[in-house]
Amino acid sequence: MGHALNTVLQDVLSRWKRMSGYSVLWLPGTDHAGIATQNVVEKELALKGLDRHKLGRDAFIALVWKWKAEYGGKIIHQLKRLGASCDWSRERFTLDEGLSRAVKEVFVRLYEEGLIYKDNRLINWCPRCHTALSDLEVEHEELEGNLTYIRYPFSDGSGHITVATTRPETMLGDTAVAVNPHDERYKGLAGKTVKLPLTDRNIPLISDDAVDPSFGTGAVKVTPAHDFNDEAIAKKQIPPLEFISVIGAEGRMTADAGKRYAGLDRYECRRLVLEDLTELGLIEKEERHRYSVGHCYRCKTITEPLSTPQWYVNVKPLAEEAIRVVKEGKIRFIPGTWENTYFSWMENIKDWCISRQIWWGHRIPVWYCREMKTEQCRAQKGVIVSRETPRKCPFCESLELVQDEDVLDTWFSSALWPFSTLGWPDQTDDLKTFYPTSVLVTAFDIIFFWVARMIMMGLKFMGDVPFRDVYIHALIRDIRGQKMSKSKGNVVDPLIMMDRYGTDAFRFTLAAFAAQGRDIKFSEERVEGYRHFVNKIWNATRFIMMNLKEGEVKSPKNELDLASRWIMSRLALTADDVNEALGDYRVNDAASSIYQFIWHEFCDWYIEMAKDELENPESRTGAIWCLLYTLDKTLKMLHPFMPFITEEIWQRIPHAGSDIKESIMISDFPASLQRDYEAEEDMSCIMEAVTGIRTIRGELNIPPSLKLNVSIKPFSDKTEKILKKNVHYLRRLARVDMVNIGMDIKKPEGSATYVKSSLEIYIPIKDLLNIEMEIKRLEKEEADLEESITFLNRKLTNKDFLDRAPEEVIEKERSRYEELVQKKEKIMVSIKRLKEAEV
RNA sequence: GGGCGGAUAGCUCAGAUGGGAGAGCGCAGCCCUUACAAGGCUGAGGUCACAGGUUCGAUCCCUGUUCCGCCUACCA
Repeated sequence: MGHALNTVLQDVLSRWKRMSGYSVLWLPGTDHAGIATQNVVEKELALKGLDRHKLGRDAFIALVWKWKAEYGGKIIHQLKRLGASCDWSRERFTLDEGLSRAVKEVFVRLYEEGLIYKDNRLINWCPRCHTALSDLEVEHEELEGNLTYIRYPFSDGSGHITVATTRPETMLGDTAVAVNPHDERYKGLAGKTVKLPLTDRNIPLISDDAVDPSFGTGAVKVTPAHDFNDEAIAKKQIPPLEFISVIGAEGRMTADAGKRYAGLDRYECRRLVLEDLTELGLIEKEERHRYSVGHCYRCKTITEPLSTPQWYVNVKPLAEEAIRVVKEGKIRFIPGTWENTYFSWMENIKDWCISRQIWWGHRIPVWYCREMKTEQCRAQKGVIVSRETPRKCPFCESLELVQDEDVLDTWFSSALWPFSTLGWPDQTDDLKTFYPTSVLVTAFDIIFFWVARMIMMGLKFMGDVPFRDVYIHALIRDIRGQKMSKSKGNVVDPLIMMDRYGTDAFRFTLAAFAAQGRDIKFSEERVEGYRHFVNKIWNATRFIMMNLKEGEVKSPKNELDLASRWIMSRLALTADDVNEALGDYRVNDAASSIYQFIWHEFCDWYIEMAKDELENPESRTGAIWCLLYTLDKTLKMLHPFMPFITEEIWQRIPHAGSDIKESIMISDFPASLQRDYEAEEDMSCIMEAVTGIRTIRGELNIPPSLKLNVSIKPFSDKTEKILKKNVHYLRRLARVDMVNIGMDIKKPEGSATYVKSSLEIYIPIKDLLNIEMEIKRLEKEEADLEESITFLNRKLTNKDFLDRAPEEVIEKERSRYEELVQKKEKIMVSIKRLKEAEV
């Protein structure tokens, strides 16, 4: 669903810009999703009782490629099914030859500049995926656990010190106990040693400022090989503390954990350690404790800090530039609040661990010389970093070279996407034409993974930003607001939605839901609603086509009537709204403008009004032309949202003049059409009259089949003229028979009244036996008016308001007040008359 | 621990720069009016989470509170 929303938003923007005359490149492609993909294939292997090690590296990778060919096209298929107007001839994959070349180039250059280096330190390790993860790839989640207080006896037999821990099993790797140097309780104890229970080791008691005296006992066990804090403490000590790894790559205890524990799973070991300590009477107490634990973002396994050699990028210098361009407005986040998120991460950025101990990905372009025959080679530690596979060691000519086993983080190649896909490192025409790109559309959950890194790499290697706008859209959640995930089983399949409701309805739903910055709780009912909308359009077209006669298409025969002028003006307004909204990435506003126009103006009003003319062939002037014209423009406006039905219909309707193109998707998007304010104003009188009569009918339960005799008293000459000229609209839309219009009309005895701002309507109801209902209706309206009048009166007699509010606001409120008072008086008169008539 | 966002109709959500709140669905009433009953017309329904403050005036701005959600962090 996330991909679907993302695709629809990009497609709406692409189609809109393309129709607006721009040369639009939307380059499709996929990344190789290293860990995730490898996991899937490994699972399939496991079902056959195999694993990748039995298969061997080359065979395994061949298998993943096969899998990729078979299933990897699914995303592309979905894109196409959604109607994404990408340039399919340029489809890219991060493991393509070209992109791989870019990856190597970037790696080598960063290495040569000293920005890529190898180091042995603690990293987050996933024991299940069997690889290092970057900080970002670890998801922290709060868990309920125990805080265990354990007694460590002093080596000299003078009692004990108690430490508190959430991970008792790691005590097997403790190499110190630390206290805060200012903690009075432990004054003078630093330098003593304690005997580490369950082992035969004695470890020092040290002091360090990082220890918080208020937590636990104020004394902390130090396990440098399995805890980031402890690692920092250990490295500060002179000499540094020893690192003892008691947990291995599989999440099992190592031989260093001792015979009794070696080979156990880390959690089994925890149980056993606790048992053993209990037996020894060394557990002081246990407390319930909430603490956050890291999980692998791909398989949700609890990660383990392990000390391993990995490759890192020193991203600080890159991040500084990346912060600057956003601060200077060269890149704009939409909505802008995301800039804060971006800054806070960038400003505290840590080195990026880029090596992964998996096979599916870009193999690190580093070789090691086995022999290191010369001094120079040894000085380089036999490390060869090269764009091409080296035949022999450049330092000592040895032929004994082995390539680094690791692959790069998938995001490393994704970071290059804006330029690697355009042919970089070659200076291609595409690169010159399309870099920097206009906009990146994505969800906020990958701002750090992807957006930030593209900005850093783009600036570094292209010397310019990769895109000008970053449009961050909402994340789709299920109806309860939960993130959709396979494991929760709350995933909605876009393909099923499209099968069920049609792609256009589905697309329109996503577009209409896409309010900026918000999460979207997906509801299937909404899709169903928009399917109705699609039908509505189809039916409206059917109606127009039914009424089409030869030769009426080219141009209006005569001057357009009021309704036609009105709908064209409303069309112009809608086009302005849509263009403005899309320009601001308010895709949902654009969608609802079009929806409102088509359904409630074009269908509900204009088509109904046009029927009058269509049914009287001799008086046909321009309505059919106007229907077609408006339909044509409407389809174009709707096209970015609903490409399928708009194309289908557009191909079937006749087109006038030069506007004939082979596809709606390359026709001109409506813009800068002429408004007709006079028509809109005049039309509002007609609409007031129609809705007024309908309201009376509805509220007094007068059946539609009963044709009414209506009197209308306009408040001005102008209104009178308009009404008289367009009285045929009233007959049809309000289903009235006789209409009396005149400023001097007196209210007939016993009639229902409706007071509008430009006119007053009377409908005789004496014979309809519902005078009482009408009195009740009017009394309610009077009460409502009274309330508003009181409110406005209070406001308008408030001296402070009159003194300080802007003149235009006061004037507006004053005229509203006048209007309401007049309306109320008229209603009171009506009530009086009706009561008389009733008697 | 730090930060961000949300709380508006029964439900799902819109509400640019402060001037008595809107849509879709649902609900009620009336309609098979020859494009559409997957439709038309009409209507009911809201102390805009709570408490203060700024202002002539607050759903909107400020402060605090409560309840949700998210991001981020090395409290063992």
